[in-house]
Amino acid sequence: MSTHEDLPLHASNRILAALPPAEYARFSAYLEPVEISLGEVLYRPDEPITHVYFPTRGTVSIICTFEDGKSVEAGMVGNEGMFGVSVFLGSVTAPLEAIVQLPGEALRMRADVLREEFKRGEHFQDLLLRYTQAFIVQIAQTAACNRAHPIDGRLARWLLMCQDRAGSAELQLTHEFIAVMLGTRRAGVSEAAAKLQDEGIIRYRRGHVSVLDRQKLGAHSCECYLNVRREFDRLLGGNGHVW
Amino acid sequence: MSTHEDLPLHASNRILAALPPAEYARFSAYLEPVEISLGEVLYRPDEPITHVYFPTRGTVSIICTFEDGKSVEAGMVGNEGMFGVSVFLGSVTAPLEAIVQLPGEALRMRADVLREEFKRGEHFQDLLLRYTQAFIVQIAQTAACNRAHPIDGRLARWLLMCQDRAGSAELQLTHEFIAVMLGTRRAGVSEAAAKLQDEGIIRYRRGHVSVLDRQKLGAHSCECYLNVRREFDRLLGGNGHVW
DNA sequence: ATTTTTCAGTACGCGAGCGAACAAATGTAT
DNA sequence: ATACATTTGTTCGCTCGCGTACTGAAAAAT
Repeated sequence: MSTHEDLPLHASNRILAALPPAEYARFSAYLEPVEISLGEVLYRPDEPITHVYFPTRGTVSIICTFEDGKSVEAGMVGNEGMFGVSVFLGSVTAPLEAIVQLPGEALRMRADVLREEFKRGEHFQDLLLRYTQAFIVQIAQTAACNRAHPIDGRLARWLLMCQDRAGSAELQLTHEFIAVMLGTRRAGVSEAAAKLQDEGIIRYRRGHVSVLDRQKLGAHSCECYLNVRREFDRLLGGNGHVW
Repeated sequence: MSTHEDLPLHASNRILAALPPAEYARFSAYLEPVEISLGEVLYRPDEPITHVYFPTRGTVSIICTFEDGKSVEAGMVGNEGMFGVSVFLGSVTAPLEAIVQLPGEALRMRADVLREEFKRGEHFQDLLLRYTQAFIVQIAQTAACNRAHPIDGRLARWLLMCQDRAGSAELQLTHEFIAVMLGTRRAGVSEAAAKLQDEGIIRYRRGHVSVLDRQKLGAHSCECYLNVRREFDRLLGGNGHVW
């Protein structure tokens, strides 16, 4: 079903996979495989960033938490990108909280090493910048989406994004967790998810969601999914994994 | 009241002003002053980007427009930054629509020239990257804010951001226009604005808003304003113009 | 001066989603 | 097996903001 067991780890990350062999060879030594586990907090606001992460499985969420305890997801990173753009953008501390949304693995690199490599300005820099651009579009679209679209479409979109990045149709997620990401009530997610399940689009049970029909899920999603997806494919080339 | 008439134009833009003289001298020849007028569309999605803009007065909005005609602002650029980061991030076409929100002036530069200058990797690159970081935080915060905060707080925040970037307490804005930016009904803005006016915080009449009491406006704003503001000051140094 | 256009005030019914709460089901620990 | 904790189903009243529509006022055009 999945192919990444047969390949070297870095091939599962789109940025690393896109590197010319020579360049990759140089700093592969600096890449350290780590597990990322559910709910793990990778960055805390205002704390120094020690590492950046290239996920190979699983996803990381960028979260905005408010004084009253509410929190909303602003962006999502999976095997299509890198987590920690702030490092080469010139910040030593993290601006926002980042937590692991779907457990998995990542290759991590020390922040100072990344800065060095970025400065060399080769293909790697190019890739990181292009990814940054796609990431910005993702967040911008989310900003508008959060304002304009009802919960059903947003849930569908969010599940699609998860599946893209997780590289699997089996997602370990509770309604509660999804609610935090979408910035809504848990009950709201339950209702929306129930509709999708009734139509045979997803199936879930206690902390686990299976995407059964991606096609239909796309039809229920708001237009934001495709907008962002197109931008990612355009900037990072190829179609990622086509589901 | 304002000081920018006495200074060279570029001093009114925080990025340009922060450049070392040598570096600025090199490409000042490429900077062309242009007027930006209300409602003018600077970028259209998917169209090639020919110029980037360093506003000296006035502001530009990054807008997301949906199929149903709804639109929401995702970010705002004024004299604190540059408009067109996508250019050095590696995109030839604009990802999102950009329209002039408050009329004014900007120094513009050809996209290919900017790319060249960026590649030199000197202080200029540094500044642009740091600005990008701040910009990302702005959008991310907006994403969360749009989901979590009621209209009153958002309006206050938005006015503060305008004032910061416009460098003036006199803003030429209609409720209708603000509504498009905030992604709400015009009537909703009218109601929220009326409250602020009743408390003597702002005054408005037919397409014109005056900020009377910035302090109180801050108190009515959601926490998002300060969050983003701090990040800008931290990354771009100084306090911008302190109101 | 008069007409036309643009902008703001305001009201009404309505729906999405909120907060809160409780019940039921499904895992997990003992 | 039993007790416990977590996850989901579901409901209720309520609030915010929506869509719509109409009014009056201010400015611009004639």
